[in-house]
Amino acid sequence: MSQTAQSTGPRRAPTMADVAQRAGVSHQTVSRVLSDHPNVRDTTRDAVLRAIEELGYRRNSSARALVTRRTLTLGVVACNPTLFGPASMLFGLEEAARDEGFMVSAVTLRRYSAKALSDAIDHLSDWGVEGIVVIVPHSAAVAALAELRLPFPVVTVEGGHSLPIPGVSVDQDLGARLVTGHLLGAGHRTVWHVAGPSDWLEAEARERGWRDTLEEAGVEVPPPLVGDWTPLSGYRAGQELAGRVAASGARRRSADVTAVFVANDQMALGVMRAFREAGLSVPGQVAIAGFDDIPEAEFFAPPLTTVRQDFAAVGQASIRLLVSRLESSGLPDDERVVIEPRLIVRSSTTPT
Amino acid sequence: MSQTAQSTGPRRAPTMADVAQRAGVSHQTVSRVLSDHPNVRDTTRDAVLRAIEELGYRRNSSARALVTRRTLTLGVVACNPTLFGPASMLFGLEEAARDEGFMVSAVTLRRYSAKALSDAIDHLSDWGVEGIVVIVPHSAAVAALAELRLPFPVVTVEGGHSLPIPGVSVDQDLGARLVTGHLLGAGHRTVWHVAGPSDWLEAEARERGWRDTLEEAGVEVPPPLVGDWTPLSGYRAGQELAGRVAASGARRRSADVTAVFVANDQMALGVMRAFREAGLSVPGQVAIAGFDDIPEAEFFAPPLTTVRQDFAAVGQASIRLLVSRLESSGLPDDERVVIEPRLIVRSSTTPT
DNA sequence: CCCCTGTCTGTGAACGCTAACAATGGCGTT
DNA sequence: AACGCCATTGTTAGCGTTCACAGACAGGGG
Repeated sequence: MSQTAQSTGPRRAPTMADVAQRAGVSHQTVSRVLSDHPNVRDTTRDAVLRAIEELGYRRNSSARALVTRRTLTLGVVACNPTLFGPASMLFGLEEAARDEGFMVSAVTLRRYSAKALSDAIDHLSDWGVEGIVVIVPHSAAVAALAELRLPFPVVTVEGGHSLPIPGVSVDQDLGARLVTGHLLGAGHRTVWHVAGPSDWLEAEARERGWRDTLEEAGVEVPPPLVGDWTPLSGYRAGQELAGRVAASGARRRSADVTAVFVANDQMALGVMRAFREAGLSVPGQVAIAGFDDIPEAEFFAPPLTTVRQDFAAVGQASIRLLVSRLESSGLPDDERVVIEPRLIVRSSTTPT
Repeated sequence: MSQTAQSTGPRRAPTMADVAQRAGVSHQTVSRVLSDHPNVRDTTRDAVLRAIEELGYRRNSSARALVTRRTLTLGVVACNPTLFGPASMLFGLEEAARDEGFMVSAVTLRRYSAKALSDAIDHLSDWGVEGIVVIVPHSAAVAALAELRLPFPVVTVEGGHSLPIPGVSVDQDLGARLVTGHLLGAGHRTVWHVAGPSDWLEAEARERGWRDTLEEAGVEVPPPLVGDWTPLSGYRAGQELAGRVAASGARRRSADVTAVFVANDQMALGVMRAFREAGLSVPGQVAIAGFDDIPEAEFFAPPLTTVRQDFAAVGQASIRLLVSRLESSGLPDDERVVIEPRLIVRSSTTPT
């Protein structure tokens, strides 16, 4: 008469066998009920469900994963998850994954390095993810990824199109063209650019779109300044640009700084502060546009013209791409989803 | 001579038995090597490690979890993960968890509701998390949580101290006192307040700190306006406040709007825009302070006085709290970690 | 020389589940 | 009345690991 399974103490979580015993069926029938197998008599099903309810039974995911060889878990490697963009993607992605019946585990990188990336991926595969989404938009990262030859599908986000890895991206080039075109259309002789870090693919694409637009319009291409996405770096670039405005003085020249396309909204904010401190009015003397459309952009002083990216759609698309590869292997390695951005015109580029 | 295990085709991932065979030992010895058991001869260990290397063997986490009853996975439920605060916590938390050898799976809630919360928790426990961190700072959420009686430890972040659930929080009350005191100290007769949504614990605590400070100083307590954390709601509140400034006209009264404490930086941005549009100068006519110290705050026009919260520390503390509860059950249910915020004074409250 | 101790290794049995197959019984068909 | 089919249920055998225990072998003290 020692402690038996009957004892009140909730020794451990109930198992399928416990449910089976209580419902007076075999554990296999319980399994069938749980997996919606058609051939179960209604009365039996009810009895099982009642037993499940009464015992508060939950299927053990490890045991299930062991036998089915499916963990139903996806991994995500992300880089600057406190930024609005990556955070939004992560959010959209998680939601999409949940809808598809997957769990997502994220690993964040403080800074990109080949080792940090491979460590992150190791960590994820130790936990048995079925596939991963990599949101690390460094050119080097995607190259490192291609080397790795992982035993599960990988999808990149903003990973560029140069390598045979399926991926989702926003058409950064198009976004940059929209902004630059908008500024040229407003009568500016040329458009200056504050770029992101040169090893970021997005920075590169935005710069390319800007440059191409200028060249196609046959106007002078001023040397781009380079920032690191932070408001501070934008501020520094802004100070330098402000100096040039002053230097050009009254004499108007084709390369005067009258319009600046900044590669993201945070840096644009810094640029605007520098201009303000230099006594330059925006958009009166200089028009400014950003990229991303962070929620704050509309309330900047002045409200910022920018490019809106549908981050949630990016997240969803990446999950779809990944899940399709899970369901049928042998899909093409170069499948791409490109999402179009939208120009949002606000008063930072439209003098009243 | 049909396809045997010897065939070159990588049928499936190598198992411990494969490694054992290759190294000429038993699977148990492989297990011992992998778990750093001391009693393994060096030569044996080397042979095993070599075999592991050659086969590219990785331990199957499901099988391991099944027998050890440890999934080494923690769950997180977060609410507005695109906001800077929650995103930073998630980040710090994930990093801390990884250091402790845990994986973290996050579920995000679009909007809080009791059902959404319990669905999220269901989803996580279906995957066998060992414990969860809940970052849903609604009073209702914490109450709902206390009802749930989950079979694993739960830790709240910004969950308030009214219920017996261990938690981590920033001392919001103190932060609000610091700001309000700072403004009173600068000579303002009183301080107006734009609060967050009333069902958010943080909003409540910030309002309380503000109100108590005013009452202790024996000054008039103006009716607080209420926003929803977004810049737009701050903008609306700002318009209303601007109306009051105008109404008070030249005649100075004790309840004049000369200083506003806004419950977060995003709303403060909106308030500043409204003031700008109303022709009010900040800080010349009205001083404004926010809360959170988002990266952009320093570059607002003007740079915003605010309260900095160490989100990363919050994330880390929550993981420590959770892990300690995993390692030894029966710890007190009312353990709290409180993190002190810091006042960051910038020019939005310091007329030059 | 034996026994005891300690180091190292192997064997068998779980862990909780699903897949494959076997068994049962009812029903319609020949 | 015998047969086959189908719906329903049970039985058995893994999945890949760790745990508990047993065995083998060496060294040291009586």
